[in-house]
Amino acid sequence: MTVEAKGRAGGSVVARVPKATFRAHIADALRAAILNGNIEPGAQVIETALAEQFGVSRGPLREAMRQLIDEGLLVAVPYTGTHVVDLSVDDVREIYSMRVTLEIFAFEQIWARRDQAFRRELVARHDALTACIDAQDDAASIIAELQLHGFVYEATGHKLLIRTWESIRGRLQLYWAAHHRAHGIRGPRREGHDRYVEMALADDIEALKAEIADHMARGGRQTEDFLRGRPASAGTA
Amino acid sequence: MTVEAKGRAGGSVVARVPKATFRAHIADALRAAILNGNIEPGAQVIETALAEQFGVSRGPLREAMRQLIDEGLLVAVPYTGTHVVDLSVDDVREIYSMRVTLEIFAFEQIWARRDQAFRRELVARHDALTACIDAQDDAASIIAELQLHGFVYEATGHKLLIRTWESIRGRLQLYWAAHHRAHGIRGPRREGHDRYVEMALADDIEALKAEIADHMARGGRQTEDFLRGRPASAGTA
DNA sequence: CAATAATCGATTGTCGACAATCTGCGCCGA
DNA sequence: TCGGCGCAGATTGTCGACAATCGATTATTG
Repeated sequence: MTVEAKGRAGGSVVARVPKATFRAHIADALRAAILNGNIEPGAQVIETALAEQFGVSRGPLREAMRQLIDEGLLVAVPYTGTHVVDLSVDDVREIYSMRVTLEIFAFEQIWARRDQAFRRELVARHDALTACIDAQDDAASIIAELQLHGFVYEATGHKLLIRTWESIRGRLQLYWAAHHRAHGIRGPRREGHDRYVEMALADDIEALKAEIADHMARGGRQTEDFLRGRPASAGTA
Repeated sequence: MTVEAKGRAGGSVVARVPKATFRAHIADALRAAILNGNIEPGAQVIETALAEQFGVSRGPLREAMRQLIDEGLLVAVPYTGTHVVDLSVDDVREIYSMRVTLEIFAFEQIWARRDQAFRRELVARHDALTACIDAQDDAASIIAELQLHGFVYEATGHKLLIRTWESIRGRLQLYWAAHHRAHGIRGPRREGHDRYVEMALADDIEALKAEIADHMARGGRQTEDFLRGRPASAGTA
């Protein structure tokens, strides 16, 4: 049993996880570390160091890193190094413009299904987000907002759309989290989401399109200011 | 340092000998083998066999396979096996519905740029496609059609959109190629693309939206008939 | 002193062997 | 005969060591 977990004094938050595959667990842990800011945007990620830290060999670790590269969270240069992605202003602008298109498409799909349970669930997610905002818990608010929007995509049942959202979500979360840490206060606001959900429940597709576009424009503007003038240092994938 | 991915020229005659990294070279070769039908949809892909066939160890081969899994061309089950994806009717339907949304978004981006060179290039790609169709070269027609639509995405300069298109293109090509081999005749038709390009040049966004939707609906209907009743055997990722 | 070549450390790429897991088949007992 | 059990083959998962490449630093030379 060479898979015996090594001593690992300290922490030991995770006892053992050999059940599924190391690749999956490491990918989750590494993704969390990046999104939590434990590894800063632009920082280099060294295979040997991480492998030792996780207590595994470089094989599974490399495959986990490949996955994060495909998710757009890491950028690798052969024989040279791998860095956490550092989003540029254009990258953020692209993410927001893409979200407008995808989210409107999502609502078209949802409405075509006439799924009534969707309304209840949407309200529930919105309530959860509102609670986090009122509690001024910015970190939880970011998660709640991602889950609110994520639910919209999930509700479509459109696997390809969900897959596409997931390929964007990580970068969006990375940006929000970095922005929050750098600016201190921020976190999602109430007003925008109140209108967003109101329109979503109103079946007025044109109004919702306008609201989504405005919702994104506000978020995009708010965030671009922070990034402007700070050139990306580690490629923008 | 802006990370430039390795240029992947569409042409294939330039036999870039494997001295970049095996991973990239193998990923290209394996992808080509799948799209050419040398490996059938649903067929199992065995690491050891492929590694020997390519003359490399399993390490680089596994990473190449991981990449194709992320592209949606392979489906893996831990400790059990990896198969070429076998698209279901729903999968194809999703691809086409997604293309409607993405391609309309692409034209909105292009028009916002007022790029005049775009028109000339679009016509050039359309002429190339028409030539392939008139020559009744179905295989070349499929490539030409992919390049026509691909150019639309490229012309947006929207990296995230291009990335998304590339994540779909492989599966679309896989389906088209498999469909063509199974049905013999088919290949793209002239009429649809003539109208498509005509509308694209007309600056009439509403007409183009309708045309794209109709274009996709025709393609989707044409292809669904073939797949209907044939259950996917290897997961639909 | 400047420009170029050689060298060294760091990091990733690759390999071959071993371990863990799944699947199908044969065996045994009720 | 039938159903559960275990064994063997096949396939993927993991490991540790070695080789190739890159970047920067230093030595060399005009």
